[in-house]
Amino acid sequence: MVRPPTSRDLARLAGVSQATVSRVLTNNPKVNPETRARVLQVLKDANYTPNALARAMKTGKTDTIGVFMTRVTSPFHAELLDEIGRVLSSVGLHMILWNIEHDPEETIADVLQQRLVDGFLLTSATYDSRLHTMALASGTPTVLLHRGIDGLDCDQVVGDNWQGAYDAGRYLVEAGHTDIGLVTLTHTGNTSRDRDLGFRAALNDAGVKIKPSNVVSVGVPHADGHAAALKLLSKKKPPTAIYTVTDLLAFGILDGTRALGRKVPDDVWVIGFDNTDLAAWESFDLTSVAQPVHAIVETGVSLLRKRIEDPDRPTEVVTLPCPLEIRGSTARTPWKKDTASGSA
Amino acid sequence: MVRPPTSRDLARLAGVSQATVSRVLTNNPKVNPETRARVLQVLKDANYTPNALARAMKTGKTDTIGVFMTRVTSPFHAELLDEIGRVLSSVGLHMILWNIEHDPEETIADVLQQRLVDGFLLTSATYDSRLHTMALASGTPTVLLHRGIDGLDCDQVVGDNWQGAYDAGRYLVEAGHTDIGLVTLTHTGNTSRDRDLGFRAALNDAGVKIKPSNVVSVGVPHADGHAAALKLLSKKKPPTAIYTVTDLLAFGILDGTRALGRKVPDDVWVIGFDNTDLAAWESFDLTSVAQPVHAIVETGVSLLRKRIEDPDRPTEVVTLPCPLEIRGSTARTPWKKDTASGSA
DNA sequence: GTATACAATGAATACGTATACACACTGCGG
DNA sequence: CCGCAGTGTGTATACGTATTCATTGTATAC
Repeated sequence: MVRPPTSRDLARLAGVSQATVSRVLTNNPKVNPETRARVLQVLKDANYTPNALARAMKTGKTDTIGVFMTRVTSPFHAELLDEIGRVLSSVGLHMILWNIEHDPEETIADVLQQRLVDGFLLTSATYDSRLHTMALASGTPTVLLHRGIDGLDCDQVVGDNWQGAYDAGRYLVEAGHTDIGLVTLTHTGNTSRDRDLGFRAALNDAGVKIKPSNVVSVGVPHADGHAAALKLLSKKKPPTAIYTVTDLLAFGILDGTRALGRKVPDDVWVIGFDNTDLAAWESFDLTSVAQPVHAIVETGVSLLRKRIEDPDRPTEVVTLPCPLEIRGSTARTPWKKDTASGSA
Repeated sequence: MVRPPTSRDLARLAGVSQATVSRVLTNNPKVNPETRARVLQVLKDANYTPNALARAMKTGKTDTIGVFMTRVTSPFHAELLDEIGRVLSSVGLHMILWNIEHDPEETIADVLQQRLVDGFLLTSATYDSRLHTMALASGTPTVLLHRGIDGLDCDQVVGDNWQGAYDAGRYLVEAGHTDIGLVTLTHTGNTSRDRDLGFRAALNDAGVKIKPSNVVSVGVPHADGHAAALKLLSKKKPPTAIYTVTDLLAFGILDGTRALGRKVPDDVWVIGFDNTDLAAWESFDLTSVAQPVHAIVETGVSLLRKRIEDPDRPTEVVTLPCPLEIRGSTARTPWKKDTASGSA
């Protein structure tokens, strides 16, 4: 089995031309039913599979989508990747995965031009990254998933981060909180920016001021959330609720809170963003703004396929709602304003 | 930029033949330095990238590795995947990722024969899966990573699960535990089996019997660990330590333990397996047997590349040590045998 | 009985690259 | 002055498939 059989080999076996074998493979209607049956039998007997490379070269279609991602180990990204795999597979597409943290920019530039994928899904577009610029310049159909870029003429599917953040803010205010902490990302990007601004807007609309000392800007990792919690809760008058822009940070905040011996939600409420699987674990039991991962991916892949089919269609930007998922890190009963710092 | 430029286009521009352009691209020494410089300049000006498909068809090499995986959202698998991406990228290889949970078997069978990858990395080989059989039958170089299969004539790189489990068992026994719980997987497979048997062997060697009622077989998810903890700790005489075969289950066990109001490690010690990033989070602070993920992947990719280069070389099975990482879910001081059930 | 439409198939070609082969040119020894 | 080794380059071909074009055979219409 050194060399796999080719369509020409099978044509000889079936007593037809290679062209006819190819016609059978592509379901070309112009082939005699008897001939088709005979060829199919031969194909089956030989356990033949067409050479994907040759086929791709001829048709210009590889049935493969390139996915660019960062931090696969982050719970939300892992869930996103899993969903992308599921959806692509369900429509018969393969996935080449690139981690733009690992790959040097020149490698990515090459990849973009090699035409070995039919389209790209970018899940980590940011303002400072030139990835989306390069992707679009390559002329390959591209869809931005989960992270969008305002005003970019490119298909995008994102959660409504602003609205989700706004709802989280209003929820806290309506529950009676007035002294609220905000742990945000130093990182620039649509997603975290909207998750910050939406939250501030809700507080502002309700006439609740957010103290500058209650705002902490940090990096991505769990440990940064932990540190932020220590900082906020060590204040003389610590906030009674902390909202942050990712679940990962929220987990760190919960850990930091426990390290200080404070109780959630008795001493402080905590809200995250993403509603990852881990948020439902008892360890965390985290109230979180949910990202509609399934819908985002489903819509994104659908847009990408449409664009592959018709590269000239107008671009679409789809925004999907992010509902607040309430769990035990925020109490069902309103916060008691009267008691000073909570543990009634 | 409808049609990307081909090597023939550039040959015309540079005033040479397409063959010479190709020779420049492949660093063929038989080309005049002046000519080479001129061609390179033209290539650069045109921002040319060779068509990967055509090249692959001609050379039979795609510089792409197929990775088969399950449950990407599981912390350990995510870390494994991340590492695979990092290592493959560092040696200039791409990765096509298939999730064998999503893809139907027939799809996988096709994929295996399409020759669109140079080799396979299987991270989820199990006895009952026919994946490895199909992969080997396809004649494509294949390496089993993380999960091995005894006696299979195939390159394999695995952690020494048996030894790691043995060390965990001995550690508990030496700390003074005699009433020990074991949460194992119903699932068949080398990995979990060795993690089970090694642990039992350590207890047996130390003359410690493990009660049948202290052994619980469960599925993979976090919730199963939670349920197992409830079952074990609701006994009249609950075990003073619980060992389980994955971190994910250990996290569930910790959650279940807390749900019952028990303290770790005061009331019960907990040990997991994999030493995922999450194990170091304060929420868990889990003692765990570490898998040498980096070394496993590094070695596995190295073996795969060797086999691609020389398909007839003898197969290698590499086993790497799994050291015990001690954290706060097990106390530094020995367990007090005298007190009945702990919280002294 | 011939012309014509149509169905079915084979022969030939193209996708873009790598490479075996042929060929020209140089410089050398006889 | 001729043969010959060696260097650089061009021509031609092959990878395996999809597809255009030409060809054959058959059925229908006149």
